[in-house]
Amino acid sequence: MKIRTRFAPSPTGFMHVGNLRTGLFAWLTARNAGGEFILRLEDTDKNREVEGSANHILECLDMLGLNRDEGLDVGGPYAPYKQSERLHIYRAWAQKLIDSGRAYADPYTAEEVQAFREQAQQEKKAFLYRNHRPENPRAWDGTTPLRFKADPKSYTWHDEVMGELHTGPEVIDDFILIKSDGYPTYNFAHIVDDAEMQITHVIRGQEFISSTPNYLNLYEALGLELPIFATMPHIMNEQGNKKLGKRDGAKDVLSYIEEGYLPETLLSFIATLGWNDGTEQEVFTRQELIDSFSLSRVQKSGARFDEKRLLWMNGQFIRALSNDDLYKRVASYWPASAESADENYKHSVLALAKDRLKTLHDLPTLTTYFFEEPVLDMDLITGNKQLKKLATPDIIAMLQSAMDTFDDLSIWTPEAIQESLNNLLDTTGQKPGVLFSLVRIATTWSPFSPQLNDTLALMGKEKTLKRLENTIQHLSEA
RNA sequence: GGCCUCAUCGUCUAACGGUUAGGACACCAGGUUUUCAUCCUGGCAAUCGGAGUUCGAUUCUCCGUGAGGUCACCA
Repeated sequence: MKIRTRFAPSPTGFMHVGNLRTGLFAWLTARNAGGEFILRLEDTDKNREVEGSANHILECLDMLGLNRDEGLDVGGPYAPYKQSERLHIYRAWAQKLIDSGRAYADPYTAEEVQAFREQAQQEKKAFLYRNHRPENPRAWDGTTPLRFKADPKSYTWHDEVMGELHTGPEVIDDFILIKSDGYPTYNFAHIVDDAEMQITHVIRGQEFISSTPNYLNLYEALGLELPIFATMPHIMNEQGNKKLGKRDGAKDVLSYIEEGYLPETLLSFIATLGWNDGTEQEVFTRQELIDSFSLSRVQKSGARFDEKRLLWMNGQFIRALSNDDLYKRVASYWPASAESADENYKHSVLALAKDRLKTLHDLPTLTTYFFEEPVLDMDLITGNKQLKKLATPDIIAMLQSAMDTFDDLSIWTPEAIQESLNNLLDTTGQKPGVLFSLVRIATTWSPFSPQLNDTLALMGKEKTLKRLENTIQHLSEA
């Protein structure tokens, strides 16, 4: 049988890495097995719905290349893939339960149910609605909630990740199938849809473990075959004391892209948060993930989201890109002053900056002095442990001899510059740490830069001399 | 509070019941004749506690402890 997995988010705001990972693992499960991946929108809570979230979800999936075989945007044989357009289907399945005596109209007001709940809380017991199940409920007219008439019993079931799971009858309750607004609850709708859409693997977060026995009870009442369950561990916040959620700092997945993380970094990082292939491989391409993924190697325990590791991994992916590819990706990250710069020049600048980039967002701080005149910052000299001991006249003399040497150069290549820099060491008797640092600062005014000869070569002779002169002038006036 | 789940370096993790408990991030030190970074080398660092089973337990069992989840007309 062909494996069919689904990702079924609700349009209630942005996607964070926790949501996305569940989708990623479902996608990988399907792709690894040559199966099908379906996207279904669970929009049954009109109060929590946030305008634009469905498009945001699609954008995130597209960004990471999680393509759909069927679903919201691509259609398919089980359309519609949006729950709010499937109300008649849930109605029909609900009718089966009513007919078989397994669903009934909830006779209580919300306040009355709340009172029961508080009573249970006072008695320090878990709330069970079925303790208040009405003897002779009236016929359901659609204006009150429709409840499942549960058949409490013990369950043992298998989970691809967690192994054998057990619960007693005390966790089974009469949950709501259809709300008084006519929309089904998740608890009901997802089971109907998974069955109708022939989903073979139900992959979702750990928060659903405790409601699974209720679902098992409903599958039985509906006479449905069980899918394979796979429970994903939570991604925890940086402190490790809570599942990652929007409330405590979980960020929009797209904001990582805006900050200059590559989609392939996100893919690899999120996949290896709670999964590994058993080898010592740390970084995976999309295809490698597809080839090696397996639910059986998903971790049982939650994992913290470690931004340091994400940053490191992004550097790995950036360095693995070709220069041309990287050039295309940084298009919107250049400093403003680079806008009118020559394409070839920008290519060269990028090639020098490549090893230093951790995120694409770092590009301006690494390259601005290639495009505009830097602001002199004497703290760079006075705060430099090699240079702070030098007297100003000595600094000026050194810069002057650098200027003279460079001025004599007829060819301006990294090799020629290096040679003249080496000569300069001899004639001035300075150590490289002093001389090179000084020249580097006087020409870039940046706390760090690529190798000096490469930097000067790219910057050009004219600009190099001009900046040295500016510095000398500034120091003379001070 | 009831129920469920989980537990290896600070973090992500590896280890047919037999390993000097391995790798990676982070951190520290050294190297790549300037800085920052890259790259390379080295270092620091862990089986939650207690019983039991076994010749032998990170691994199996039980009891603690800690952590997370859940107990919605949310998903």
